[in-house]
Amino acid sequence: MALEIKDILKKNKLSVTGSREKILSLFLNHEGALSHGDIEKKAGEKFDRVTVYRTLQTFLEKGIIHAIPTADNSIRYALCKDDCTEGHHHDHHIHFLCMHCHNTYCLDDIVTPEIKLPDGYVADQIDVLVEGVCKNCKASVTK
Amino acid sequence: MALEIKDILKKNKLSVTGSREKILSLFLNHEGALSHGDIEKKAGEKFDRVTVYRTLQTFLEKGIIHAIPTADNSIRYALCKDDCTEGHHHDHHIHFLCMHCHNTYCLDDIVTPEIKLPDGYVADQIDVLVEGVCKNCKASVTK
DNA sequence: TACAAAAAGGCAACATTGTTGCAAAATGTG
DNA sequence: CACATTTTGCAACAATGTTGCCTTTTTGTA
Repeated sequence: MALEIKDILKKNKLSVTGSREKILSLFLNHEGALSHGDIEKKAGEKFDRVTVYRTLQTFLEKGIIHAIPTADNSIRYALCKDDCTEGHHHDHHIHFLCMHCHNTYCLDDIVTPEIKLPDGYVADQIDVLVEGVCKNCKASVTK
Repeated sequence: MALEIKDILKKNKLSVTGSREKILSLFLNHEGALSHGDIEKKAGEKFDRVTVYRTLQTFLEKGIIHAIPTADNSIRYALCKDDCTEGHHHDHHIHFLCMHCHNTYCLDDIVTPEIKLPDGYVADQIDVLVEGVCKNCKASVTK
């Protein structure tokens, strides 16, 4: 695992540092997306707030993670699939926000649908956000 | 126009005040969505920041406006259609963010598509965000 | 391995954004 | 018009993001 993390960093021409390894491992070990706040909390007291901001920014630019829009002023981030490279995302899955556990999941198997736009509009990127109850919570609620 | 604004407020059982009239008129006179910051700027020095927050909150609760998620930490708001009432939105249009003019438009004619979720997931609300170039900007750019 | 250059981290100070409590002012109603 | 209720503005605060600068770490190279 530790090897895998270093490989990801190296593949993206990033120097291997403690904070990058730590933050990347948080993403690898957590199903679902993380907000900046989540990361600060999970990382403990180890890193400066500024370092977290800068690391996330770097990961975003390199295409290691992607940002997921939300309606509550707290952007969340999740790992990209392997075929994302710098400045070239292939982010066509949809995002699912569970109202119960408040996790955000990337549903990689669900592809964003085609959208017919009015004349004159040109689409570049499509984001689909679904809000509801996730698999895990559904199971425990109906129990 | 002034009458219309008061009517909207009264229909929602809100007292008619200067700030509510002003903020509502901003929405009525602006094609596209507004962020909190936009409103503060457009309103000039007239209102306290807190009043803007509280007014937006109230409008949201009453179903006069709806929130549009974004990936840049600045929620935008836009007027709801007439058939939205308190706690009961009919918000099935898609949202278009223009990368050129940075406006957000509600494309009321485009209905959110059906999404087939994996087993166990239950959808409650679907938000579609399309990023690209809008009609107006396309025209001026290709010129 | 040692070293210099480059990159990243930490700190402090600051800017922006959002929240809360309370007193003053405006609103709706009889 | 007077009164109860609602809304506003203010002040203080909390949380979140940003910037510059200096120190530490990392990297590539000899």
